[in-house]
Amino acid sequence: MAYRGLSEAGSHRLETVAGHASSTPSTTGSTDAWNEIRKAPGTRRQSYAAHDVIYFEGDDARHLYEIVSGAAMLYKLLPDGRRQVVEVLGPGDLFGFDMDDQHDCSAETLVGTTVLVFNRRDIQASSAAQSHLTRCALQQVCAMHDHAVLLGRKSAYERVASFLMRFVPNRGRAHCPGPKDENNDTGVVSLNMTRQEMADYLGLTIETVSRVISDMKRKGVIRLEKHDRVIINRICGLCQLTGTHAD
Amino acid sequence: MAYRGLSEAGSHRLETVAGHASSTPSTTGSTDAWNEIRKAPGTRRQSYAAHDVIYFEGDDARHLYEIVSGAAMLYKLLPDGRRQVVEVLGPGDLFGFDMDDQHDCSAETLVGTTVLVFNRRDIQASSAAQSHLTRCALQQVCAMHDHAVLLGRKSAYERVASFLMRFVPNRGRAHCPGPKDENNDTGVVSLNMTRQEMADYLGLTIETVSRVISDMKRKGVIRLEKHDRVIINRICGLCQLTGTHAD
DNA sequence: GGGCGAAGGTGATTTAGATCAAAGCGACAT
DNA sequence: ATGTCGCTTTGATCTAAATCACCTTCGCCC
Repeated sequence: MAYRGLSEAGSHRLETVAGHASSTPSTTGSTDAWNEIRKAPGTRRQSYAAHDVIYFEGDDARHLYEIVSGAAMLYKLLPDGRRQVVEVLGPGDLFGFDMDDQHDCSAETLVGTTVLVFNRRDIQASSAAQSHLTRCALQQVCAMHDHAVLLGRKSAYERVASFLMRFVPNRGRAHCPGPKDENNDTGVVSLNMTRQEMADYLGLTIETVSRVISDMKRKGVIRLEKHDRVIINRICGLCQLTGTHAD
Repeated sequence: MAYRGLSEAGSHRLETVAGHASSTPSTTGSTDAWNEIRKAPGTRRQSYAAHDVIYFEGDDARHLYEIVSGAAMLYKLLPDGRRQVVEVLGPGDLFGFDMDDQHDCSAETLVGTTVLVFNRRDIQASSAAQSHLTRCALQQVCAMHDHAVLLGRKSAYERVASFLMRFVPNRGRAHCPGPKDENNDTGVVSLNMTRQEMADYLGLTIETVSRVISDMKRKGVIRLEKHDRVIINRICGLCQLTGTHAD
């Protein structure tokens, strides 16, 4: 099912890390109350193929979604066709909980994806569920703050580096423990996104993304396997390129 | 107190609009339960001068703030000094409710400002207060989505136009009623921000902001009064420059 | 009221990234 | 195998906005 989702052990004995490690891992460790909601009679499970649209901006917002497996993105379009991907979501992430009765973004899968579909009324009924939702919303606000810094102030190189680091669990964020093994600070990341999707997320063009990736390859920062599997040769080295850390 | 806050009636019989009209007006119409929290024993009122820091990124997040009057901004700094203003807040807006126990942004007043300071525990105790907080968080997520589009995909001209429209109440957003009077579609906006603050919010430089404003003046889109009071000659005309609407 | 310092404006030049234009390359169907 | 289609890479050129440099304006205090 998750046909591009999981990384099997790499052939070079790399420490393999999950593609689309949720950037909001604590969400995944959900409460008992949330588990109740998962089992509510109105809740159903649904699967989508890669690049399916789940809903469009402006659609009535009756449901709320949780990713079980796979990955999705939220994006907005300008009338002349410019697109901005505003969020990239992985397992455990919630989406579709917009303020108004209309979705403020379109939602599309990146790969084959299974979601849980909740009724809004079920969520509103349970205050425990509400508080889970609040936690998710607050996390997304923080994530959006970081992304605003990326979009407003970072160079193309820093954007791509930050993007790659996003999928390396437990590294690059606050309280980063550093490499477990000083001599093998590698990792594998499955992007699950086309260059166009990456570009639209990072506020760049497809060509710039491609050039930066080629340059990182040339400089020995990363290696590539099948266009969307990136092998990071030295995670700490990549992290230094994100612009978020003092040199 | 609000020494740059309110606009008195303009000398030219313009329809005067509030500077820093909250972009999230429904928040202001708060519930009874929220009014209870406002009166809770732990809640206190505090005033700041213009450009005072309320807290720094990384500070312990013990409190939650609501703007009574004035305006504030949240921003993040990169180690080399680049700054991104991630939110601009007006009366009724809540801030300081970050996920973790540390603030993820710094908060600074733009003008003389009075805030209510809540204890986090008081909020957590009341589920009605929680739900007010959730509403605010969801609104901020939507606002951040729009801002991501601005930062990732809009031109300098579109950014400044969008920024100005942000402070025109009831116009430019969904269900815009159009001008009340076809022949007088003007408005006045008090920016309450320096060019540097605007630039850091819009992901531009001070010079670019200045040039765009001069150009809008030259083209007759706006007039200026005292650098931070902008008279919009035709609101609809300005709105067309934001890039969000089909021509 | 004049002088000082901060904020704002404007011109000249540079540059990072966009745009335009061709190749590669891979996956799938015939 | 062979052709085709969509995605990616790479090169050449252009341009919007950044950078650098300097001047103007405003507010304020002695």
